[in-house]
Amino acid sequence: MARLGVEAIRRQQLIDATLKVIEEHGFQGATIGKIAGASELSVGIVSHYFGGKQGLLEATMRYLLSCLQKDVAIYMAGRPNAPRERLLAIVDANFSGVQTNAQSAKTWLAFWTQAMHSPDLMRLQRVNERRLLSNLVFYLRQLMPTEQARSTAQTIAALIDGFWLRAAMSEGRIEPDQAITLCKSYIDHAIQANNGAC
Amino acid sequence: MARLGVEAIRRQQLIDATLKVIEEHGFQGATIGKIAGASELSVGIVSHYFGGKQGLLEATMRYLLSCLQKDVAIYMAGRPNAPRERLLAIVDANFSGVQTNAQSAKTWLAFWTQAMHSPDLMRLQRVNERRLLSNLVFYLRQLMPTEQARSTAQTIAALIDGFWLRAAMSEGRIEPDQAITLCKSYIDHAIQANNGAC
DNA sequence: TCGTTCATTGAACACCTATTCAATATACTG
DNA sequence: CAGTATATTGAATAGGTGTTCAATGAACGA
Repeated sequence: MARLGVEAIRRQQLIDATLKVIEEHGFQGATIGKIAGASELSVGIVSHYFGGKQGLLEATMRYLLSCLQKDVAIYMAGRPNAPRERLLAIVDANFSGVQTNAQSAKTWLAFWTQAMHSPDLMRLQRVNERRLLSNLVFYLRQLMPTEQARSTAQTIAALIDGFWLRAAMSEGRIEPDQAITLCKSYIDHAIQANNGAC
Repeated sequence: MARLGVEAIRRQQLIDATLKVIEEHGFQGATIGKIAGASELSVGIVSHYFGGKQGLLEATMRYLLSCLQKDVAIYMAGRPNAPRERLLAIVDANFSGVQTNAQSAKTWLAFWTQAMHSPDLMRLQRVNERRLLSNLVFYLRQLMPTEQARSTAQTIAALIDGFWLRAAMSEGRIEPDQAITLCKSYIDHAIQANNGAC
C-alpha cells in the first residue's frame, strides 16, 4: 500500500462511515462505536486521525460542503455562460444531493442543528451561505437593479433551504423535480418582472 | 392551592423549563437534571407527569404547535375576510414566534431534527404541515386556478420554512421584518400574475 | 387530632459514551 | 534478516445520563 496515502484513505473511510451511521441512527445515535464498526476500524483510530469525535464531525461537514461546491462547478460548466443559465445551474446543483441520496437531507439538517452550538461548524455554515448568496447576487445584478437583486437572492436562498427541509421531512417520498421546477419558475418570474415585459 | 390544578401547573412548569434549557444548551444538552433545575423541581417528577424524557419532549413540541395555531387564529381575527388578507395573516402568524423570541427558531429546528427519528414527533410535524398547506390552498384557490394554487402554496410553505431556518442560523441578528416583506411580496406577485394585469 | 391520600424528593442504580494508552501488528529500511 | 518507525487495536477508565422507588412532606377529611 502507498504509505503516504494511508492517512487520506482512513480519513475518508471514517467520514463515509459517519455519513452512513448518521443516516441510519441520526445524529444522536452516531456513536464512535457504531462509526468504528461501520468503517471496520477500531474506536481508537478516530482520536488518532481527528483528535476526537468533534473533529470527525467537523471534517464530515467540511466534506459535504466541498461536495456541494464541486456540484455547483460541474453544473455550471455544462451550461452556457449567461446569467439566467448560471442561476438555473445553481438551483440544479443545490438539489443534486437530494436526487442521488434521499437521506442526505437528514444529515444536512442534523449538521445545521449541531452548528448552532458549535462555533466551528457555524463558521463553515456561514461561509457556505455567503458563497451561495454572493453567487446569486452576482448573476441577478446582470438582470435587475442591485437592491432588487439582493432581495431576490435572499428569496431564492430561502426557497432552496425550505425545499431541502421539506425533502428531509418527507422521508423518502421527496420530489426534487418539483422543488427544482418551482425554484426555476420563481427565478423566471423575477427576471420577467424586471424585463419591462408587458 | 387548587388541588385539581397542580398537575396542569407542573406540566407547564416543566415544558417552560424544557424550552428554556433547549434554548440555552441545545437539544443534546437538555438533560433531565438541567430541566429539573430550571423548573425548580426534582428529576423524579418528569417521569411522574410525562412518563419519561421522551414524553416531556413530545408534550413540549405539542405546546409549540398549539401556540402557532393560536397565533394564526389571532392574526386572522384581526383582518378583513378577504383571500389576500388571510394569506398575509398566515405569513404574519408564522413569523410572530421569531419576533417575540429570536431563539425559538433554534428550538423548532431541534424538534424537526429529532422528529426524523421519532414517529410520534414526525406525526405531529406532518399534521402541522398539512394544515398550513391546506390553509394556503384554500385561499389561493379563490385567486387562481387549482393547479397553480397548489404550486404557489408549496412555494410559500417552503419560503416560510426557509426563512425560519435562516433566522435560526443567524444567531439573533435575524430580521423577521425582511422575511415577512419578501414572503408577502411573493404572494402579491403570484396573485397579480393571475389577475390578468398588464 | 389522627389517619389517609396525594405530591414530591433525590440518592442509588444500571446503562452508555468518548477518550486514553500500553500492547500488538504491520510495513518499510539498512 | 534484524531493527526501527509507523499504524492499529481494544480493554480499561472516567464521566455523564435517564429511570426507579423507598422515604419524606403536604393537604385534606373524619
